[in-house]
Amino acid sequence: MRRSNLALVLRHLGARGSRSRAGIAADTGLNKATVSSLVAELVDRGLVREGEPHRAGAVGRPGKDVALDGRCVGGIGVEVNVDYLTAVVLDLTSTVLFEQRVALDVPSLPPEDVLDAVAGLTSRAIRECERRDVLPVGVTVAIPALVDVAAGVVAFAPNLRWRDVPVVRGLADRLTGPLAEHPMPIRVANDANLAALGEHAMGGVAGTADLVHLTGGMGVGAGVISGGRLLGGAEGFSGEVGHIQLDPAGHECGCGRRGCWETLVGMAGMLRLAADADDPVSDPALGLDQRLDMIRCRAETGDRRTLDALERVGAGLGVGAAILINFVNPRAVVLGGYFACLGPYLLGPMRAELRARVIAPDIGGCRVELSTLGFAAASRGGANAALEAVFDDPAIVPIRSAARVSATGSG
Amino acid sequence: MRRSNLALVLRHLGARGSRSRAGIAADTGLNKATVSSLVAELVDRGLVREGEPHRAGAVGRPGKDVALDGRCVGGIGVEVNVDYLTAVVLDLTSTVLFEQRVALDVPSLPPEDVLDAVAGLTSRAIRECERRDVLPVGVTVAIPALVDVAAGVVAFAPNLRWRDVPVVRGLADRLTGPLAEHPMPIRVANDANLAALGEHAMGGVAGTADLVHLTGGMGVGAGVISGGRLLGGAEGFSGEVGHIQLDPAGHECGCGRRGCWETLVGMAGMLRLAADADDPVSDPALGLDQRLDMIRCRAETGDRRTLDALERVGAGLGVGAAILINFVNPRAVVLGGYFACLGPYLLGPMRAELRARVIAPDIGGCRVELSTLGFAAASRGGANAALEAVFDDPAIVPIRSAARVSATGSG
DNA sequence: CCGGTTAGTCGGTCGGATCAACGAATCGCG
DNA sequence: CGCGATTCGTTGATCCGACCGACTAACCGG
Repeated sequence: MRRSNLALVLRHLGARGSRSRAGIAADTGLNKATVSSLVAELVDRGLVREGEPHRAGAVGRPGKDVALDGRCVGGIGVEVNVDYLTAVVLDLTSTVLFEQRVALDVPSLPPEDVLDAVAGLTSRAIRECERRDVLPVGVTVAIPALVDVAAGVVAFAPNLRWRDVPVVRGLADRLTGPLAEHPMPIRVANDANLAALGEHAMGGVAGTADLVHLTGGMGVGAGVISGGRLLGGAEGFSGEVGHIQLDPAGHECGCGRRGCWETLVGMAGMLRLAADADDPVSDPALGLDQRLDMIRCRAETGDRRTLDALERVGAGLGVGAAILINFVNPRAVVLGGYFACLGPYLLGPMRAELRARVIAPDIGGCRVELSTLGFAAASRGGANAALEAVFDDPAIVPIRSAARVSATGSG
Repeated sequence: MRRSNLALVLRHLGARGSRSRAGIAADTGLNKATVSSLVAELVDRGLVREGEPHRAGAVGRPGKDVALDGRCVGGIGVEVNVDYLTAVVLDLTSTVLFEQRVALDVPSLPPEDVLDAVAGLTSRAIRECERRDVLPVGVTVAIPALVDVAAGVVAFAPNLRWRDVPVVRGLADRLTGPLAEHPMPIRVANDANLAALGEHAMGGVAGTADLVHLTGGMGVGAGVISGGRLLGGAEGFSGEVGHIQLDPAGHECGCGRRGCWETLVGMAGMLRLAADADDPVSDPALGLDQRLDMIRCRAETGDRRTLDALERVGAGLGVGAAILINFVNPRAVVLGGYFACLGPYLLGPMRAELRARVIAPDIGGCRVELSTLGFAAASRGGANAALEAVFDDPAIVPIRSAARVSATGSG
């Protein structure tokens, strides 16, 4: 019970921002004395800090604000993608403490080599935590794949050419040293799911309890937050929306069928619409980032062909998103990945299509927004997922007695 | 804390069936003494009963099983549909205490008249509760409509020709008498959503935490249970899957577009495939039940035309359901409404289509099953939703001291 | 009849939430 | 400047309720 009350107070501070003890008591319904005791314990654990003596304005004794103190714990998020790895460390306030990106041609390497690289990056993140005297509380790996979350196994990742790769076990085996010093859970999840979690935790729609996040890459991935919780599915295989067949007479798809959503709005489909085969944009030797930049440039200069292509992609987004919105009625749809880069050109036609196709009046009260995290959403989501452990049970963070300045904390 | 522990024990008994106090303690991690005290309180509240002295078989003193005792509380579920109203009272063990169906041509009546009839049926259900000395704990109305659950308003119900009907308020106004005696919450929700809840609570897939329920009627409705909770959406507008456009070149739909899912698998679409306009089955003067019976008869006698039609409907079910399964990765898809009647003829082609279209290996571990509740699922789900209040907080049921036999209970 | 084993209850203990009252800090006002 | 009013946070007393150990109850097999 103590635990759940500690969690209640910590969550409240995280969600609603800092406030006085009396304010917390009023909001949560707990007793003032109880809140005082809980806050004291959270301070001892380094999770919470006493802030400014509230600027006086009203009558009465001004309270001292209590605020989340990130500096004691860190969540680690790692993203494995087709051509890079990213690791990020976030503190409790979702501030970035460390971020590193490594180029890596994942599909051309055996999974073991990739796991070596992931382990290297992760231990660098852990060392950075140690250097800052921050307790690492968990690692979450985001992968564009069907992930069996419970087993910690990547079942199938066509873009990486992986099948049945035991990521959690592989990583744990490679990190025995750091893990012995800082025991913490390792998890794997689908990147689109984690991106949704990232937007929910710290994006432009932070705090929205019901949202759908669409990640635009070579394919399209979806993540759903419903009632404030990630919809993971029975096996963790949720969010596979790329092969929704919008038009049986459409363009051929890698899956063998025609007219899948991603043939219309995936990066390849967008490029096909925007440029002929002999156009420099279609040169596969260039990186995707560069080709994307070229497209944006052309759009900005008003190139007709490009604008038409983006309009069709936007409309395609609307057609597919309408299906999802009708199904789960989110409060917001967030466009991430490459959609975010080209957002201004996609939003108009997408919204028009939604207005026409969503059954509920006024698109069911659903907003369409661009991701503020962009390609970083998945790793942020992973780090936040790791931090959830602290919000669930603040008592996992040890008490550092009274000493505030402890350079080489032994706890 | 006491409350949450009471709820914990009651939920456990509901989900896992009756067992001894020691068994409950072992399962929940609570102390034996604590469980004894909690069970005693639940017995006082009439929610739980001491059963048979466990048939001895092993060594040691045999424990006395504790079981859910339904007989003290009742949840009321009311369904409003195109041509009938249904009310049902379920006790805590999901046993039917009362069930009544009234024919009513809803679209031809003003909503006020329909609400009068609903109120009449509901108060009959409440009187039945009184007669049995059962405490009614809530009313949930299931309606085939876009329902703003929070506001208790039907936003839009094309089949009923309703728009912005304040059902909760209307019903509360008409039930002031009974409600004064038994204060209880009234709620409205979408019928497909509640049907999913019904299957989850007491259907063939009872206890499955992640499932999708498809209701086949004139349209198609979906309900999603994810992580054991109903996915209601931000405004309660979830489950509108009937107008997923499977083929832009398909048959015309009432919504103005072509090739919507319900043109393929809705009852009208099925009948169109199975019979020409001059066929007796196509006679709109007959009730839907009768026409459905005729179709089933023909299928049973091996009529080629009918079997071909049902095969196409089954395949269409698979095409649409694949989209939903890829999106939310349920453990089971339950076919309800008219799909359940014709299930044997639909399942084969549906499963074949799913195997081809679901991305996750082995259909993501998703089973396809026929509803065991059929058309009753929505009202059962509503009654169960009302009973949730008791499982959430058993303390809402008053203590009836020691007296067991109280004909006219004043509590 | 007696040890062995498991079920349920009883009295004591203790963690921790609540309550009431008090000291602390600020404002408005005379 | 002093005083009441007001709100904040803490302190000591109280009490609820979960936990623990020990006991009795009820069955088994020999």
